[in-house]
Amino acid sequence: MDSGARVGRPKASSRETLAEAACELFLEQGFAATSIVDITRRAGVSRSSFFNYFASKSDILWSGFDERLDVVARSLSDGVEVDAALRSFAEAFAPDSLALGIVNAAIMGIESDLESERARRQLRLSGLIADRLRAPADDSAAADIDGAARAAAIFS
Amino acid sequence: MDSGARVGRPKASSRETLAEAACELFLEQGFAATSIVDITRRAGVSRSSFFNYFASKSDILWSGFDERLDVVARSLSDGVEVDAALRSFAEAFAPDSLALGIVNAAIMGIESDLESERARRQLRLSGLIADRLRAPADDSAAADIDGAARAAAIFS
DNA sequence: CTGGAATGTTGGAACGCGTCCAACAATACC
DNA sequence: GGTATTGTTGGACGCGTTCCAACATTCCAG
Repeated sequence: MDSGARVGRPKASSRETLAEAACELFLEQGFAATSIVDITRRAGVSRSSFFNYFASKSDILWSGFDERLDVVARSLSDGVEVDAALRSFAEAFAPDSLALGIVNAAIMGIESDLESERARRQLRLSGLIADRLRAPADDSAAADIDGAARAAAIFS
Repeated sequence: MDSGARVGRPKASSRETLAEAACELFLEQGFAATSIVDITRRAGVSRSSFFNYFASKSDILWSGFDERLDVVARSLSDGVEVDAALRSFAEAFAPDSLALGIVNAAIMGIESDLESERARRQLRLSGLIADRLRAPADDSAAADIDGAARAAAIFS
C-alpha cells in the first residue's frame, strides 16, 4: 500500500487535468451536452483513463464531497461526537468542482441533478447521525437537536 | 384527440402486459439485472414498443405516481386549496407497480433508488405547495402548517 | 545491471439505456 | 374504395459504463 502516484507517468496528475477540462466544458456546453470523450480529448488522455479517476461523469462533481462524507461516516461509527464530526466536515470545504457547479448550476444545466443528488446525500447524513445517536454513551437529546440543526445548515 | 387505444392492435393493452412482465422480472432477478429487452421479450413485444409506453425503465414504477403528482400541480396552480389537493392525491392511491416496488424493495434491490427518487418528488411537492401558498388569497399560515404536515405524511 | 513488481495508460470489445426515424400493419372515418 | 390515424417494428446511432488484455514507466531487489 502506498500514498499513490509514485510510479507511472506523473504528467501533472491526470485527475486534476480531467477535472479542469470537465468544468470548462460544463460551463461552455452544459453538463448533459458534454460527453466523457469530450472531456478526455481536452484533457489529452484516453477515454479509458477517465474511469481510472472517476467512477462516473457526475463523480467529477461529487467525489470530493463524498470522500468527506465517508470520513464523517467513519468518525461517527468510531464514536466521535456528532457535533465534532460535522464541524470538521464543514471545515474541510474548499472551492472544488462541486462548489463551481453549485454556483453555476444554471449555466451547466444541472439544477435538477444537484437537487436530487443533494437530497440523496442529505438522507445519508441523516441516517449516519441517527445511527450514531442510537449508539451507547450518548449524552441525551441536546446533541440530537444540535446535530440535526447543523446538518440542515450544511445543506442550506 | 382521443382517449387512447381505439385503433391499431388492441392486444390486451401492451402497456399493462409490459408492466406485469417487468414487475415479475424485478421480483425474480432484481431491477438492475433486468434489461428492457428482458421485459419486452417476456411481454412479447418489440424493444421499440417499450418506449411507446414508458419513457424509461424506472418510469414503470413511477409513471402512475408522477401523473397523480401532475394533477396536484395543476390543481394547485389553478387555485385549489392545498389541503383539498393533497387529499384527492392521497385518495387516488392504488396498488400499482410502485406500491409493489415499495413493498418488495429489498427483493428488487431498489432501496437506494426508491430513497432518492422519493426525495426528489418530495422536493417537488414542497415547491408546489410553497408556490401555492405564495399565491394571493391564502388564508394565513394555518394551512401552511397543515399542508406541510400532510405532505410529510404522504411520504412516510 | 537485470529482472521483476507495482502502477499508470491505452485501445477495444461488449452491454444496456435512450433517441430517432423510416417502414409497415390495422383500424376508423369519409 | 381511399385516406388519415394510431400501433408496431427493426435498425441505426450516441452515450455511459464495465471489463480486460497489452504496454509503458518507475521503483526496488538481487
